Amino acid sequence: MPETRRTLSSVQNAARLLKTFTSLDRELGVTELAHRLGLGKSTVHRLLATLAEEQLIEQDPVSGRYRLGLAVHELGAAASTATDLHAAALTPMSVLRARTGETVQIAVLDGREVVYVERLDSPNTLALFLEVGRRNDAHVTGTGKCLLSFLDEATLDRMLDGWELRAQTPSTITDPLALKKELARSRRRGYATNLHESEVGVISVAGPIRDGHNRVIASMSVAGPAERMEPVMERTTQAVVEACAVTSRRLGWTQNPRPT
Amino acid sequence: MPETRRTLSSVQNAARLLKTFTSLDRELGVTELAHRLGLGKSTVHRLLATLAEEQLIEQDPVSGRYRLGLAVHELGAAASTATDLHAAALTPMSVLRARTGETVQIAVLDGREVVYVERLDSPNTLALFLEVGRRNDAHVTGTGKCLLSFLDEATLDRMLDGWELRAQTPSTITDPLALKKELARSRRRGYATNLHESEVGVISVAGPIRDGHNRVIASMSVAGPAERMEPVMERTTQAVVEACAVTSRRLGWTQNPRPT
DNA sequence: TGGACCGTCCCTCCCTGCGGAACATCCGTC
DNA sequence: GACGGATGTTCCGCAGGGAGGGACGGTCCA
Repeated sequence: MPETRRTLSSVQNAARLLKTFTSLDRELGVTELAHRLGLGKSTVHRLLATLAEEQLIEQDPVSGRYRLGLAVHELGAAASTATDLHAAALTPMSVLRARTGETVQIAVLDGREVVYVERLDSPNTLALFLEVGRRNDAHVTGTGKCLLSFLDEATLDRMLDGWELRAQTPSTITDPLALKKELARSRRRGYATNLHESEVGVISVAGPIRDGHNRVIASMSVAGPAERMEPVMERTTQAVVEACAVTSRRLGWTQNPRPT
Repeated sequence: MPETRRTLSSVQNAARLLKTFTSLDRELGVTELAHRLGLGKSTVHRLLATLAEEQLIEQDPVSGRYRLGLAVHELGAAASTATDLHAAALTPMSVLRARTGETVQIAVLDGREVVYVERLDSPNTLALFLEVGRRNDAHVTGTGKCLLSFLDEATLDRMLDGWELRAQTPSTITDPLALKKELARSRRRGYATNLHESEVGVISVAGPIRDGHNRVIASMSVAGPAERMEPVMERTTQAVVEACAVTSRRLGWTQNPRPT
């Protein structure tokens, strides 16, 4: 090996094969693919079999031809969901950060946890959050409580059943009935707060981000040290709710949403 | 090799790696991916480098972490476009085929050609069309003329510039001015016809399929032998236009479309 | 029936893909 | 500044995995 290759030829062939499918070339056979890729038919057949095993490709049983599979739909949805939310939220987050001077984050719900998917740090950051992708228990965070509060009651009850609400601070709500009462209050107000529940000395306020079907799909929060946040809590809450509304409208949300 | 493997392990690893990215796990590092996949770090790094070369993956230059790339967006769009159109059009096509007794097809525009992407044969088929994926010059087909007629004038002028309108029959429109006049007429009427222009003895009528942004994205046509089509041309035209409207509404089109 | 086309499978050859370990970089702590 | 821990990147040796040619079976059509 006189020169170190950085890429794997078999994986490259598979990638090129996937990219041969377009909205115009939706179904292709082994022979056509082999011709287009300049590879042997057996090689292409093995690539297809492998990609079919992983559901990136599927085969029409009648014609024997191949098309993109379910996993590509899911990958595409994952990629575009992230992109749409990022595009819709970028300016409102910047505005919010400028108005409050604190850290702005967006989280989504995954089971009984939130995952932080967007973040703009404030210059006064206390290093209280780590990088995007970080998770935390939903019940101790403003974003988590906000997302939980907009679940339908049956779903929420199922989640609370058997949920050991572990305390992260003395202020954490660990009683299911108390949490449910807090979530109902959050839903009525249209936002949720975190008062020292995940970290002593830190508070946050979080609002809901909705999509074109009026579903709450994410939550945006402002968080900072209590001594800075408390004097301006009302103003901050208003700014958060407004930023969430702007983001939601960009995602297609209206006051009279389309039926789902 | 005591047993013949049907799949390629390196390609399988790459596929599994791609599927590790979800809307929640949007950015992942080499070390995390290696741990989740149970592979060595250098193996994962090579997979990532290869997939990045093909744009299925991209790297954040600051954090060094990886996320799904542009090509995944494109693959996902290709997959979902095909699926959405198929789902929306299936019933209207069946109804149209039952009402007319002729072959129903859907085509999309690719440059100066149409590509047939859906087809329902009539029992009286003259073997005049081949399988899905077939192409033809746009200017000689009902679907092509329909799609061309709804382009904005600047785009159409650019396309006509230098376009040698080859004749497929003595009836084909080969004069650019005559074609432009015909397209303007089609646009006003809301449908287009093909009178022996692609094949002597065969005529068709085609209507526009619109999406939620009021863009004409495809065209549906009914085609058959002239002696069968001519006596029922008006009724057939109505049925085509109606099937296109039903399909369009399923794709989100409304009479008061959302601004793009 | 024969020919043309397709997708699938098998066998042989050789080179490619894997993982461990070293390396470079960044960050936080003392 | 030194150190430790984390990250992503590079190199090298080893063995098994991947590529292609060709045979096979099925389908369609004249």
